[in-house]
Amino acid sequence: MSKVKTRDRILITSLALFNSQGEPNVTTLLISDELDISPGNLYYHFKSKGDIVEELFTAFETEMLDLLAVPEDVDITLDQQSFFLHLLFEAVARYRFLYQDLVNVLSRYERLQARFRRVLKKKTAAFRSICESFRRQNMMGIEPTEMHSLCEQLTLTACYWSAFDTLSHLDDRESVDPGRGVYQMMQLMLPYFAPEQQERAKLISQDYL
Amino acid sequence: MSKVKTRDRILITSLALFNSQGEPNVTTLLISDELDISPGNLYYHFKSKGDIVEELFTAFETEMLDLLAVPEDVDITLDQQSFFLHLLFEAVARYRFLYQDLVNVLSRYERLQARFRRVLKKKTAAFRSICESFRRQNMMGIEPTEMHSLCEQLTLTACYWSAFDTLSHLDDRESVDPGRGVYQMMQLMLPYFAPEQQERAKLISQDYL
DNA sequence: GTCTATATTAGGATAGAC
DNA sequence: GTCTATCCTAATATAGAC
Repeated sequence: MSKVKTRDRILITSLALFNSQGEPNVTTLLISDELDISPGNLYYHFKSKGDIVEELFTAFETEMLDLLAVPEDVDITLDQQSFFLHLLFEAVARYRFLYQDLVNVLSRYERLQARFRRVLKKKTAAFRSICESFRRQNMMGIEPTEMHSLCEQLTLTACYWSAFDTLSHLDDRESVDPGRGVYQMMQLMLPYFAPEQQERAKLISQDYL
Repeated sequence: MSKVKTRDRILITSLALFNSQGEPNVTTLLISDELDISPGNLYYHFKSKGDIVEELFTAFETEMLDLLAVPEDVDITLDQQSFFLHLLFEAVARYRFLYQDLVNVLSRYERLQARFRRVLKKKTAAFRSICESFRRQNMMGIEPTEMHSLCEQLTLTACYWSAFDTLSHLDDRESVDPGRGVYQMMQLMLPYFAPEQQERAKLISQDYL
């Protein structure tokens, strides 16, 4: 018999269902069904479906802000950067239900809007820190306006890559491979690297294909 | 008194509401309310809400496929290309409700999935044609793998830019400025242009800011 | 073509027994 | 903590009069 508390099982199963079916398509009945508990029981643990969503969001937020706390004045290596991207894409994939129907979800759970945007800002800021670091190390030659545009592009891609990728095979929505995403992110930065770094970066990005 | 047929008014109003509120949040009652007609009347013209969505999708599809029919073996100029991007972003903006909750919408109207993916493929193909043309004219130096990656990136950006942009100001969902999107697309291609074209492209992209 | 009224259903949520 | 039964509401859709 499982030692995991029902409350946690609800969270885990909800997350899995949200990710695979899309949050709007998952009813409280489906969740309780999947867990073989009664709908009443579910509502004993959470007073609404929105509460489940919010709690999952909080977990997402915590993970993200933790991951995105990129130190400002540290020299970042290419390897550290690709590892960071890897972790980032994994985290996004784990909570991809948020991204898949972002506008919808945020419009129904209004309290999440500001919080999500905060995460987004941190994301862009993290990319900027990384690029700045590369520039300080003369690994990257890039104008301020280009950098702004690049960081926005990186943020956009970090958000939507997996959803976009899923579109190509909407049939099996269970698995998401973060690799292609990391590769794509590296490709975005590639043109701005100095020649030697560019070669290194190319090699690293190959590993993610 | 308006000469426009009720059926068309329903389509126009639905599109506007879908875009501003998100398709899932728009009920048939809201649509008929907005038009000052009865819900029964709405159902006289369309046998379901899904039918409205499908008909709007068909219009979107027609516009898109028409726009994306980029000739393969023609020399494309930078100006033509930016104009193309402009039209593309306008078309996407006009039907942005599709993109805002893509996964959700496609999962509820399954018949649209294949059709949407077809449009997506055409989009990528169009970008490839353009890049190929630039390469033939020696305006662009780019490896096949880079080009593949770039075209995917362009497709992703064309899809999600406006949704992403909206996130920054979720308050007023009425207006969407296609300019920033075109600019961002140009920035993506910029690094691959030959020096002279790069300068030209920079100037052109400035106009879109 | 348009209306009013109503049926149908589904999803979120509560009450009260065990 | 868990269950069963039930309520409430909102949304889709239909019927039938005008």
